[in-house]
Amino acid sequence: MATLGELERAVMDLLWEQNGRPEGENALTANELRDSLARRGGTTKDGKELAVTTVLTVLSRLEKKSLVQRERDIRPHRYRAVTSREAHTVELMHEVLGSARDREAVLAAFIGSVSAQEAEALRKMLTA
Amino acid sequence: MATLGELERAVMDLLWEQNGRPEGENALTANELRDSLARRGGTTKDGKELAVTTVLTVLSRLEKKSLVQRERDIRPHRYRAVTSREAHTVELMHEVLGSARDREAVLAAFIGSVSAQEAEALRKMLTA
DNA sequence: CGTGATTTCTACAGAACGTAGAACAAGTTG
DNA sequence: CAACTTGTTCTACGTTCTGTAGAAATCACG
Repeated sequence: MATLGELERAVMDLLWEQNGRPEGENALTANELRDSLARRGGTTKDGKELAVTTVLTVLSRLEKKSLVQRERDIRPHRYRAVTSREAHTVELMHEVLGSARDREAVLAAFIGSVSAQEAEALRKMLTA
Repeated sequence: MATLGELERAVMDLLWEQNGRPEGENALTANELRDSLARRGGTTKDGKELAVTTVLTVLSRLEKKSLVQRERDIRPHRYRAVTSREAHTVELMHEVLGSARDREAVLAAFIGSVSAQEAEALRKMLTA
C-alpha cells in the first residue's frame, strides 16, 4: 500500500496546508519546508534541525509516488501536493476496501462503526 | 499502519476463509497452511514450495500483531484469525480515516466515490 | 571565472518482511 | 530408555522502504 513514513507524512501535511492558497502561492521550496518542519518541533527524532538534502530526498520520493509535483523551471524548485488531503485519504480508503471480497459487508460494518453524528451526516449526504 | 506483507496477507486470507466453520474446525496448522499456499500457486516468488518454518515465522509475526491466535496446548499448534476479514478491513479504514483532519469532508468525498449500487446500499443501511 | 545557493548522487542505518537452516522439544516406538 | 520422527523456536540473511545526510555536480551572478 502507499503508506507514508513519518517524515513524508509531515511534509505532505505542510504541502496540503497550502491547498486553496492563491495560485503561485501554494507551492513551497525545500528550504521553506525544512524551516516549517523545524518550527513544528518536527525536527529530527533527536531534536536537531533536518538537513535540506534530507527534505529534498523525501520530496523526490514523494514525487516518484505521484503525491507531489515540482516546478523544475524556476530555480529554487517549488513543490506542491498533487491532490488534496481528503482526496488522498479517500484513495487510501478505496485501496483498503479494494482488498475485501465482500465490499458491501465491509461497508455495512463500517457504517455501524462510525459515530452517530457521522452516520447522520452520511445519511443526509446520501438522501440529498 | 498495520499493513501486511504479501505472504502474511496470503496466510490471513486462508485463515479468514475458515471463519464460520464449526468450532474446532476453524483453526489450521502450519503444515496445512503451507500446503494450501502451495496449491494456490502461492508458492514462493520463484515457484518452489515454502518451508514450513517460513510459514511458522509468519504466523508468529501475525500472532504478535494480534491478528492470529494459536492453540499452544495441542501438539501441532493450530492457528485461527482473531477477527473476521471484514472487521479487519473496517479497522484499517478507520486507521486511514483517523489520519484526516476533516473527517466529514473525507466521508463526503468517499460517498461520492463509491458506485451507485453501493451508495444505494449504504442509503438503505442508514435509513433502515 | 569564482562563489554561494541548489539539486542530484551515493550511502548508510534501522525496521519490516520473505525465507529458511540449525537447534531444541516432544511424542512414538522398539 | 534410546532412537526416531515431527513440530517449534532461534537465529540469520537478503531485500525494500524510510530517515538522514555528505559529496559532487549544477546554476545564477557579480
